[in-house]
Amino acid sequence: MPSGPAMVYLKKYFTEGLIQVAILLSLVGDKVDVGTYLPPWHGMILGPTSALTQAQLHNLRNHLDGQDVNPKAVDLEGFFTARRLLGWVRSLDHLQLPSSELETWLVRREADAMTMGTPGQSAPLDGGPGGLEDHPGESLELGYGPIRENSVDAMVATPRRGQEEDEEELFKEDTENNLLEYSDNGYYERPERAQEDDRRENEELVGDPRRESWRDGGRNYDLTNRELADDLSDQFESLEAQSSMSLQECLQLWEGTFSFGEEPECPDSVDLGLRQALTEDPSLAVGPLLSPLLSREDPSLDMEQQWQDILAIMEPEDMDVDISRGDVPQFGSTQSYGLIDHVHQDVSLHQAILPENSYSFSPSFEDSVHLEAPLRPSQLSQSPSGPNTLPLTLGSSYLIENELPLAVNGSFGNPIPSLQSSLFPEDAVLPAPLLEDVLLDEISFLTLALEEGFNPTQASELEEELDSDSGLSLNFSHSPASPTGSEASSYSSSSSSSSSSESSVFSDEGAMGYNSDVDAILEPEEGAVGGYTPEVSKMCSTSYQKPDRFNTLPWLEHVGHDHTYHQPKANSPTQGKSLKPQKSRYSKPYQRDISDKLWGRDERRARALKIPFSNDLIVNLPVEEFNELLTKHGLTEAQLNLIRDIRRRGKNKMAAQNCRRRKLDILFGLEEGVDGLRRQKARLLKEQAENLRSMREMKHRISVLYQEVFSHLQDEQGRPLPSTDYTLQFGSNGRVLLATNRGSTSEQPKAHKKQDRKK
DNA sequence: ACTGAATGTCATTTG
DNA sequence: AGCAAATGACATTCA
Repeated sequence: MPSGPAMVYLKKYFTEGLIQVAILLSLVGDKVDVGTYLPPWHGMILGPTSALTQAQLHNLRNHLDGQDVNPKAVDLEGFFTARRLLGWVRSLDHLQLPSSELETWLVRREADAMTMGTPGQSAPLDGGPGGLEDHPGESLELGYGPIRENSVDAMVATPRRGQEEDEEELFKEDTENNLLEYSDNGYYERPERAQEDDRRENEELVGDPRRESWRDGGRNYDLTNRELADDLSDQFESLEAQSSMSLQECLQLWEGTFSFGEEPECPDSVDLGLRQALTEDPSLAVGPLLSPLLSREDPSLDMEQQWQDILAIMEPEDMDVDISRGDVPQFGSTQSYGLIDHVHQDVSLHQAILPENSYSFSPSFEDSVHLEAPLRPSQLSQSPSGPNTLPLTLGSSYLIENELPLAVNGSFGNPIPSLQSSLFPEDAVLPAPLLEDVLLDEISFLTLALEEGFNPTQASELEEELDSDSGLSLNFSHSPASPTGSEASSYSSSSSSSSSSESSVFSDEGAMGYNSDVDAILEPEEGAVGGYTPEVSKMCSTSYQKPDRFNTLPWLEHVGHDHTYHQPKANSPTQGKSLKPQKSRYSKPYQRDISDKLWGRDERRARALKIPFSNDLIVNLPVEEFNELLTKHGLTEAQLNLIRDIRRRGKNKMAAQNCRRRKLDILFGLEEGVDGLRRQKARLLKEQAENLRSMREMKHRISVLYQEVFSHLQDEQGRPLPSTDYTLQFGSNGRVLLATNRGSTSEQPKAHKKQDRKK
């Protein structure tokens, strides 16, 4: 199989190498402002260069194995090659790419790819014939159009007609050539039939997202990432919505702790300068703590964000691994955790909008820390939050109730019951539509980990563990673009001949099977062929003219097995369809008893009834020709019945194979979905862990601040006030009031004793 | 002899 | 209505 994956890699190697050289050469000049070069780059990267190399490779391949290159595969490769190259270019961080422009460009390419994909979204990536033939002119407008067009030209036109005069004529004829190629290589019905098949497949794809996600590796991951991002952004939108509440709640709680009256509005400035202190005091301020969340202005974050986006688009297959492991180029000091960063920055975006002195406790913080530990199954059903929500059990309850008081009490020896109880009510429930009950165990584990000092690295390990322990992951997570994936996808993809290695395999089989059939037919004295007639020969000349017809027959891959119709399936692909058994079948008919049991029943019956056609012919002939065949040969009723049965069974056999393969596809797709969901879950858990840690830190700082404030308070005699007896409350006009806390349970402040201005 | 996977076949449904 | 494909269910084969 010289045209298999090895050739693909070789081709990629050449393509990328040449293009990289071209890029570097273009960069050697004084211009580093790539932005102005972007459109030319576009053309250069995706267009002629690619086409040139593809053409060379085409010739090379022709030299090597004489196989015709499948232009669709080229298209696919070119597409991904362009993406890789773009990523490579972007990785040259000294090049100040105008990211907005590049983003726009990429987005447009994506959008174009999507629109181009219709009716079959997979068309661009599948490189189906529709993409080659249907709208050749439009490809100029597409992001990857040049690949398509030029590579096709190069692949098809260059070897055949090197110099054509008129360009339009050229393309027209190229298109025809393209069609002719199909015809030459394959079945004469191919153009319409293939298109119909592709159309049908595209319809399938549109209708069946699983298939799309399964077949279309890159797009699938895009989809997955997009969905993940959507999910996450949805979640965080809801969090935002609640976060606002939480913000208010938090402030109210805070104020309720410090003030007598109800002060719905947040004081902008506090006499004591607490809020200022919160943000300015480096030792006390929550500001630095919040800064990762609040600072959206950090350009590095933007850069990183763009990187995430681009990588999500360009290197989907690597994303899961690389980004989450921090292999992504880091432009900022902020550590990246893949998609989490998107979310993270979404959150920061949101929080950056909030007033600076609004200490927003996201509901996931707020609520999670309220939760009482171990959640029993009965609680699930009792959950008031409905089927979509789930009360989460998080270790933060422990964290809050134990650790924070520990900090407060231990460090300062002054418990702050009101603060504690106000900040951490215990009846809240975290709506978690995304996290299912199956997460509970892992959440508990995470809780444990948090209490033990969880860190992102461990979270990554958790993620990996979650990924690896799935037992479902198999190789499939990498499969859509991998050779192993073609095994399962061959049902669908091979009908559009997108797998070069497979097509070569099957072409061999097809040629072999065909030859054997022809041998059978052309050797009248052999086998059970009693009535070789010119009609049959003619029939063969139309439908079976070319051995390569099997290349493009959608059902060939199954028929490929069918060429062993009379053979045991145990034969390996290399030897199983070799010439010998087939030859022996016909050239040594009297060894039939030896190999008789190896033949199919229908084969034997056909021989018994002296059916003058091969079973392959019977099965694979088009309807019209089949009917013609039946009528023109004066067959007996028994023969006719048997032939019809053979045809029916043969068709059904292939249909069954298709059906089973399709089932496998679906299964694999589901596995992949499960895998993706697991990753998503792990990421969410990781993010939750980080959030909890931030929350814990903030609360710690708040308590420290509270104690700091108290330490500056004195009574009339200048004695320090015990924090157990007094409570700080915010009054109107930014005043901070000190309330006695007699009876300790009563929150109702009795008198404001003193007003203190601090700092 | 038993078992499970792969494959073939039939009946029926679906498009 | 007729046909081919798809599919569920069962049978067969084989390691």
